[in-house]
Amino acid sequence: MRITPGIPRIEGLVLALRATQLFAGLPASDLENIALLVSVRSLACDEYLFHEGDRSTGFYVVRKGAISVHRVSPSGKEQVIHVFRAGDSFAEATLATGVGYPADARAVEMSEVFLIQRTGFLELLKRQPELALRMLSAMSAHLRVLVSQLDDLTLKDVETRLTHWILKRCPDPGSDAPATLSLSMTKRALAAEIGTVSETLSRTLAKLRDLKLIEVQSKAIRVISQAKLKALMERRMEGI
Amino acid sequence: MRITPGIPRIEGLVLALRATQLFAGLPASDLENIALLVSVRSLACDEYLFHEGDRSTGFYVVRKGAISVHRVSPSGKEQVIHVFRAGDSFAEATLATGVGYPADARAVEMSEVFLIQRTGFLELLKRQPELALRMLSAMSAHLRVLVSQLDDLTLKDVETRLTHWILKRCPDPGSDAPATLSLSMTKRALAAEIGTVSETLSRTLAKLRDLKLIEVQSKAIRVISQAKLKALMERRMEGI
DNA sequence: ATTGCTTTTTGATCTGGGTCAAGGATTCCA
DNA sequence: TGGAATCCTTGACCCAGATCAAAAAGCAAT
Repeated sequence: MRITPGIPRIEGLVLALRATQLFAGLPASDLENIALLVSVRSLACDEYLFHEGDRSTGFYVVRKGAISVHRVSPSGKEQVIHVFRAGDSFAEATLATGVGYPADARAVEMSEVFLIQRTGFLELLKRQPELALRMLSAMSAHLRVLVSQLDDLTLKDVETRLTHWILKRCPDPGSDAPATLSLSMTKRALAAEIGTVSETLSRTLAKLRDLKLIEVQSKAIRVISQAKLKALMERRMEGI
Repeated sequence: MRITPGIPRIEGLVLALRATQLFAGLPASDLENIALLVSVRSLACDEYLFHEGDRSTGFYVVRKGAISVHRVSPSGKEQVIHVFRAGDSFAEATLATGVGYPADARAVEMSEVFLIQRTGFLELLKRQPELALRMLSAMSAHLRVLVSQLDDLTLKDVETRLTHWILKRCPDPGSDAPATLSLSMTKRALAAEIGTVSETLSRTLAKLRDLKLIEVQSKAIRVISQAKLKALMERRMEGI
């Protein structure tokens, strides 16, 4: 069986696209059309994908690795908006307006992303209302993430924010079974995500450890009692 | 002037839709088209809107009241994911897939919700491919607002936030003419709006007064030099 | 004016958490 | 296996801003 030179590339892309949230379940023909618009980009760890204000040429899908989308204050402090991982898409918001990106994006691991060209995709959207629905639903999910990020940041202090972060990631919330979660990121990155620095994170983890609420060893956090942790958080949140 | 029976209903719906983040910013004609797809549902307190696994027929917009979206853990406890209130929309994610709802939803107050039918919405998108773009662009505007809120929360101190607040309200920005603005609110309320307390606000206003940048007498703030105020703000944001 | 409120200002003090600095502990190569 | 680099932890210190307390200024209604 003979295979034309172009096909393997498209076939590979279609497979990869099928593995993303946004495009999973689309008919092969749609995926092929999308694959034609894709350009692939590899990033070393710490390499920037784009900076705030850069003109957008499309939106991205993470093939592998992790991309941190964040804002930088004039004084150089970074506030993480979200870390996108394999299968996630981001920067869809720039599809409609075509103005600059509102944030920076940088690989925090060795990564590979697909760029889906804006103009071609807009044409496709007009012909494929199903696809438009998906874009709308993906964007509303992102809005939700941002809103919850804002909520988290207004939570009083670091201890509360960290506790909240941990509880959000416990499997089977509601039960009081001990749970272990392993950090896929560095602690400095986690600190940035909850809006603090690594030193304070370290102290706060130590405080929770001393209270016998969690155990920490390197990248594993073991929650001893979800209920007690939750109780602590609620107690701290009332004093407003 | 004669009014057809159907019109008032549509008009009311359009008003209500415009008050939601998802649809805010859409032209009236789009809103009217969407209003035609809407079915209204009233819920008593504690009444369920849907259960986990129910086939999704569309997504919801809260008109009034509050809907708790939650999951029930194997151990029987309720884990609240989010409580949606007037103006919020939820379950948009099911637009993409059309499979079952991933959680339970129950009114926790007397509530009224709009259901936007998935199939009808899809038909509308087919007839109006541009609608999807307009929605995407409205959402992207919303996203930018949220991002700027995030900045305000994390990246600035009270003096900068207050200066920013004042400058935003100066008529004729760009000119350096003295401007007077009168507070329609109490100073305690203003303090809350910029995320601080009245004591700190008072001190900060005094500081700006001592710098001869503003004059304050009871509820009137007179900006002596917009340019100098702006310069101060920019200096503070770069400094550090 | 007098009393009784609320708002605003000012002063004194406290505190969370950021910054700096110095050891450990890991991980990553050659 | 031994650096070399990075990450993590801990202590000392400092600062913006919250909190507490009390005086001063409005403002309403008798």
